[in-house]
Amino acid sequence: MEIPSKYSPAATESRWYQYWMDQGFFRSVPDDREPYCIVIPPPNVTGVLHMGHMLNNTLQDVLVRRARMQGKNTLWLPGTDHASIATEAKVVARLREQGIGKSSITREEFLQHAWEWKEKHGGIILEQLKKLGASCDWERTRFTMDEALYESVIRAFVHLYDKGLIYRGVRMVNWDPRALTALSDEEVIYREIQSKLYYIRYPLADQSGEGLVIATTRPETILGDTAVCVNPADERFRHLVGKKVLVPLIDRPVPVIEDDYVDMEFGTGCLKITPAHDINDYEIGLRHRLETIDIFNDNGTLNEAAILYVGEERFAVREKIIAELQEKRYLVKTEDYVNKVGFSERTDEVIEPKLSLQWFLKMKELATPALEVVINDTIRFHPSKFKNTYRYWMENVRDWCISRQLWWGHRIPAYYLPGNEVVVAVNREEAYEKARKQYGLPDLRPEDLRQDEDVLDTWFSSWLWPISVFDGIRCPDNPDIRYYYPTNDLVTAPEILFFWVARMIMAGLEFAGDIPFRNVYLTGIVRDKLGRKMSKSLGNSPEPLELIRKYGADGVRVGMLLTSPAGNDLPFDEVLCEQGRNFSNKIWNALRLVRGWKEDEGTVQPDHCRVSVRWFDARLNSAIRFIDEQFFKYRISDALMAVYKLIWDDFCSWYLEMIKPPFGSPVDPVTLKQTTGFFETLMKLLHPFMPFITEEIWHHLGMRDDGECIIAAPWPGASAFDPELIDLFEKETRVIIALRNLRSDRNIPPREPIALLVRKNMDEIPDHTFDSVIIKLCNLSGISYVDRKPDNAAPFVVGKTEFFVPLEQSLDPEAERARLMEELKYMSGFLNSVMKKLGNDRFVSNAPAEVVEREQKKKADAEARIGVLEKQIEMLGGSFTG
RNA sequence: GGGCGCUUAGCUCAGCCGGUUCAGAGCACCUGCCUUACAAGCAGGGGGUCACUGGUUCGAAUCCAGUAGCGCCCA
Repeated sequence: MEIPSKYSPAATESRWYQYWMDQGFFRSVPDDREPYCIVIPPPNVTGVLHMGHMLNNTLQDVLVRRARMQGKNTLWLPGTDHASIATEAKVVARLREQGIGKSSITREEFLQHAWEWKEKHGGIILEQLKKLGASCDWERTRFTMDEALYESVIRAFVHLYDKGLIYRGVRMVNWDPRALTALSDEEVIYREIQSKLYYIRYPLADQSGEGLVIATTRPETILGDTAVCVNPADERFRHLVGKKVLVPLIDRPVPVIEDDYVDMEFGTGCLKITPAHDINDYEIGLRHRLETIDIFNDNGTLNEAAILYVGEERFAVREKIIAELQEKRYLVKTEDYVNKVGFSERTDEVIEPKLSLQWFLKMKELATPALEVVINDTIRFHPSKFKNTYRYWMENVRDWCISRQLWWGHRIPAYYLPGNEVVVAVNREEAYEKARKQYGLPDLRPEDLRQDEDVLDTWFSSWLWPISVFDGIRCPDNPDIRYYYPTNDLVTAPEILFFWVARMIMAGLEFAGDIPFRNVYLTGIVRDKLGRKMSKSLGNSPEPLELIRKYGADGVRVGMLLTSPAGNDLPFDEVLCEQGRNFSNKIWNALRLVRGWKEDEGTVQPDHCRVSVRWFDARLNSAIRFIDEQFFKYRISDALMAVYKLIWDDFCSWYLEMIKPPFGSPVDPVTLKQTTGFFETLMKLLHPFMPFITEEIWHHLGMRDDGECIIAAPWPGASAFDPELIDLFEKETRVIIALRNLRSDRNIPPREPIALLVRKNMDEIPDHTFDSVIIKLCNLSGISYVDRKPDNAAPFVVGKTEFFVPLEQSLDPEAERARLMEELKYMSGFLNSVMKKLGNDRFVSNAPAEVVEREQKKKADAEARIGVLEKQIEMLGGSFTG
């Protein structure tokens, strides 16, 4: 069969993916085997594949594929979350295009549109993951609003409410005036903004003409001011405390109060207090029992309470009010100022701190056990440095605002009675029963109950994900949850350590009575060359599917993994994928070589092949042991690098060259069989990283039964090996490299055979193990052992052994001498440093015996080598003093 | 402002419960090669005062303290 010289991934990849699917390799149902399970961090149902997903899902696939090969019953469970804000925004925009306003349709109608959208466009990302090779059990795909998962969320809410952990209260929340919803703290992104600090004069109410000057970045909020505050230690304003000042333009008299919060150095030392629109002001307001005046409508326009500019938008008002303040001489001065402003993660709108009635979950009680299991390593973080961050957050956890003013999501199961009393129950019927009993209202009708309009934060469903995907909330004893839970590994980004990982741990302990996973692998963030996070909005991200088309999924996977140790950001560069693609091609060509050999049943295995096989077998087993260790430590990129070097360097550059028959000559059956076996093992080791090409090559390497695939082949186990053989060959490579250099220096063509003479040393028994290999690789006419230096031969030294290569042409003694002098100089320096240590009494008496011994060995070796070098220099007719 | 972490070759990173010829890997770079598996390649090679200062020690990239710069989280 003719195999093309360039590997082309496109056709191969889609063919194998389909085959794996058809054969049901990704499918998992509980059985007697040990389970291995990962639940996917559910991407946004509106999402499309980005580089972060590529990294994250490649890692998961690597773990899953290895576990599958280890014979575990492996389940990688895929799915998406409903992303209430993002999806609702998308659906609203779509309706607007059709001329439909959200307010003009009912909740039910809206939800129908949303579901239609979801069915049609949602979950594109899951299809894209297939291109990457993700070996998910697609039959188990879940969505956070599937019936079972929806009901689980509702039950979780009722459970926590009944336990007293959920309450409703007025709090300062992050309000998104465009999405018209509250956001959690985690959904607010703070950015530094070049803004202005306005100095505004507030006159005293007593008409004295005196006053004070405050500094603010938000002059429009003065309309909601209910105090001016100074630091109690501030002498400058002592005489004003207790008096009243007038808020400019509206002449509202407000008190001058004192509070430690005020920074005397900042601005003028006087702070205006707007309790309804700033979290710190709100707290000061509580301490001083100030009036709270909310001047904003939900959409960011001013309401009647503002008195002025009613109905106008907040930023337009800012411009106008500045002009008016200036005109009326309240504005003292304006300064440039950089401050941090919160933006909505979803809509990018400036967040308005706003007082609002919301549902909250008390976190302290849930956080305590969730912290404990991480601190005591029941759940391990990789890398462990994230334990610190996690601890800090869990020890300072704040209550979680779980309500969102949206329609798309899990509707809060709270029902209000006509008198505004509230009951919480899984459905209207139960709420009705509860209400009747609790409030003794025999005449109450079910339709008198009014369900809360709001839905729950998306994370309030995601935190149940590892349980709810198995329906473990509703049916805690079902076979799936019993078999797969706790899951094994979770792969996610540190950005969501708190609002997802931490909460899953809480939910796991609370609802399933056990941790949700044993290991958390935290990836880095994929950045561009300038260090910016890759994002659609910045336009600095390559199109993932385009990359796959260019380099193959295997190439891209390797590119993503090579330089991304756990927890480290990955500065993405396409050359990484190129490296992956090149690696594919390298393997492909190794296949072409091996498959191109003619087998001759009649040949016996030559000595150099027998030795080479022995050596590679040892090398392979040593590498397998190392690779397993890397996996154990979740050092995935190190594991990949080890396989990469094993294949490229040890197998291709050394082993294949060692056993390769001369062009046109056949290979003996034993060597071919052993080599094919090695190749298969290497492909198995590589399969988790490069699933497609390894499957392809596996099938080229031998006849396979129907359905026999590398994806299900057993993971290679390390057998015993002789480390001394590896060390010995390591030494021989130095001889080989010296010979290659010698040829290169003297322009001796590779085809021209040369002889190698080894000078016997008294204390050394020559080892002939690799002689035949060296003869083969260096095209030697032979290796012979001599007692003294031959004439006209180029010398070199490896270790303590002298080598000579007889030459036709005469050699340049000066050049040889210079080279040897260089080595001698280095060795003398080395010996010197060893002698210094050994000459130090305190070292000899304090250091452990074995360390001293090691130094003594170094000394002996160095002295021997120096002796050899000096001898050679002497023979060249020089002195080694110069 | 508070907390956590980082700084090792041009780039990305290992090494860090002191002691292997301890200064490593991949990529990039340089030199020579189209040697019939592979130029998406082969062979060879150069490159770092381990951020800085001080301390502990017989011995420090590794432990301690301080300084500078960077990053993340929280306020």
